[in-house]
Amino acid sequence: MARTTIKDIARIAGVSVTTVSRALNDAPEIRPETRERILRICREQGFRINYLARSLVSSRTHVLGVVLPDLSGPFHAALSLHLERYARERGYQILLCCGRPGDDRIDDLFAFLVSQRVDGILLVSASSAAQELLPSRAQGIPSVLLGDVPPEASCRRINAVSTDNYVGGATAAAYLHRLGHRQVLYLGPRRDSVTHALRLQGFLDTAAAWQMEAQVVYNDLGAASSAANGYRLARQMLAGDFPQTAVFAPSDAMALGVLQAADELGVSVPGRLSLLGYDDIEYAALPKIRLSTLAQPTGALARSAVQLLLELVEEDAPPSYTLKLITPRLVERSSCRSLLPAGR
Amino acid sequence: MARTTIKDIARIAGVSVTTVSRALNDAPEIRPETRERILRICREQGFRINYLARSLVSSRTHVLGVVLPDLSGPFHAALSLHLERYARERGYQILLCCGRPGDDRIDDLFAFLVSQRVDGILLVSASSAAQELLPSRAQGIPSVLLGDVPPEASCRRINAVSTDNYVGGATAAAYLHRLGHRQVLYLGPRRDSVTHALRLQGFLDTAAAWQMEAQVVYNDLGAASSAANGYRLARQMLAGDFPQTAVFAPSDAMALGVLQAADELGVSVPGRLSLLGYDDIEYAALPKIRLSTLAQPTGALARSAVQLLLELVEEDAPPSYTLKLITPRLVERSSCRSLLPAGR
DNA sequence: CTGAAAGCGCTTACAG
DNA sequence: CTGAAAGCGCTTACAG
Repeated sequence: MARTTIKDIARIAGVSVTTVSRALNDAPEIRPETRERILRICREQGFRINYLARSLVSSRTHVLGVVLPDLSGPFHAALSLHLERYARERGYQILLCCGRPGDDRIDDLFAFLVSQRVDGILLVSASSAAQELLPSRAQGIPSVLLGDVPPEASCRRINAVSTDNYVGGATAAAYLHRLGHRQVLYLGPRRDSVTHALRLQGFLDTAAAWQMEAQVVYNDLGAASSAANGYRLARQMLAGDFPQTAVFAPSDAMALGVLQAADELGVSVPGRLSLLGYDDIEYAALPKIRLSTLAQPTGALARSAVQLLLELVEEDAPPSYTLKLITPRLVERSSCRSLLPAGR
Repeated sequence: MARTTIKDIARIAGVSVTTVSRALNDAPEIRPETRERILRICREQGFRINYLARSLVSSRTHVLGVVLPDLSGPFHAALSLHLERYARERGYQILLCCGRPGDDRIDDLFAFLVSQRVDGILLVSASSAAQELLPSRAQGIPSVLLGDVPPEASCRRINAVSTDNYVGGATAAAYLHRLGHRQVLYLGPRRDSVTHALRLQGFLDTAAAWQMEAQVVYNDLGAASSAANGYRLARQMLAGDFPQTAVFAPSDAMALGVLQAADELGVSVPGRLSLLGYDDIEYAALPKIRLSTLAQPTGALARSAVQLLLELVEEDAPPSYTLKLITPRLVERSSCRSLLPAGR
């Protein structure tokens, strides 16, 4: 049973397909009564315009491709939720795909998005491979990176929205210093992550400025800053003796994994070890968890990214590049303890 | 800068567009050398076939519409992750939309999916409104409900995949009885939810069979079984005196909210109150949380749903209806305590 | 204000 | 094995 087309509607209404098309598109050159009559017939017939055909001629799909490493993490889940909302508010639909720069599947993924004729691409990535991927693979489709960019001059010809990771790392170190910690550990940055590198730099610069001793344990286990990887890393670190009194983790999920390992090994948090996360996912606020963390404003990030991408899609301004940095916010809960004498 | 089309490729290769189309579609009637040569040219030119045009003529988009109430809950997030994976394995893409039966936006949403010409629709819903929505609004598009269905004879003409919620509720009651609980509370079922009604029935039937006293507090706060709603409900319940020694919640998220309220009110879990969730979300396993729960196998649910939907899409078998029920599994952790004397 | 005609980028009988 | 032609369901100058 074939679907009703505008041809059917035209026949029933006794007008041409041109006129039906005009009614459907709120064109100004149509008599209001004609339009109403046609729209009524469309309703009666259960007619639904075929977006494939419309997009084929208008060469606009009103679909935005969103590529992110995975959906399982709560940070990415929250982000995609907001992206969908802001896109919809502007009349666009999201086509969600999972893939990460550096992966073999990523090329096919971009080819797929091109074949779908998406109007724009949003790449959510912390990887250093993202910078090269975006201009080369986006193949003339407007695209925005949702993630941090190296501070070099060669990396500024890109459109990106990110939290300010250098400031995030610096804030973490300053906060731990303020609580009296002098030996600190950055547990779990990935080597291929621009985001983590910038946080690390901010963390180390600030620690050095305050004469703290900072150690780094890289995450070479796999691509994700997941609870599982945080757990494994922490099991190794916390099994023996360790001088640090505080741990800074690159994600709350990872911090939760650290918490689990500490729990199993009898290392009290925050008694023996203070723990500071990143992201402020929903579950960081859970009772008995109460993780202190640096909040990434997912809503603001999503809104800025959609906003920037749609500027590129809808306007034909002269070529320009925008880098928007949003400052993370410290959320104090109970997983970091002050080492200073009580009377201050 | 217009994109390369098969016409361009045909001109460069010195063949007709028909031949290019055949090369692209692995048609058998083409000489292998010709095909290789054309594909090479496609690669060189960075040609990407336009799915809009292809779908317009083939009337198959290889896109599946997935409608779910929201993405913020971890259960739905996990589910959509698996749906995407299984669909991709079968060569289909997911178009993810948020909406719930009973909402005003749901009609527009279905109209949108029809306009997108999706090959099939997957509706994730616990609502009793879903049964009527699916056959009437799916408008000739194959569709599957991911959620439970009332046991009436009139509700069997639908394709659905679900966990067996009656058995889930019964298992919960039986487990609490086994631990020695005699006064139990089912906190938070929604009145419009088939899922919750079936769980409740299983819970009450079993409780009655074991002569337990079971009370029910409905969630009239809003549509979601979220942590926030669980918290609000529990604040009211746990503030005064209450005779129950165990609470069964319709979702882990909700149970986590209950936990938070209990924590604030000084009600020890599981000391004073045992707590049993549903879903087995990732964060139920967190240290210090360790929520006992009934696991819904999201992977199996997703796989069955995609499998069933694609049967309807790809085969033209005689009309048939399938209802697949998957049995939930009890996961014992530390949030439920035995009231029985230790020596058994 | 309305319509006939061309065209968007493909696929698919049909003829050779 | 290859190609000319019709057509998928729309939009958009262009002419009236």
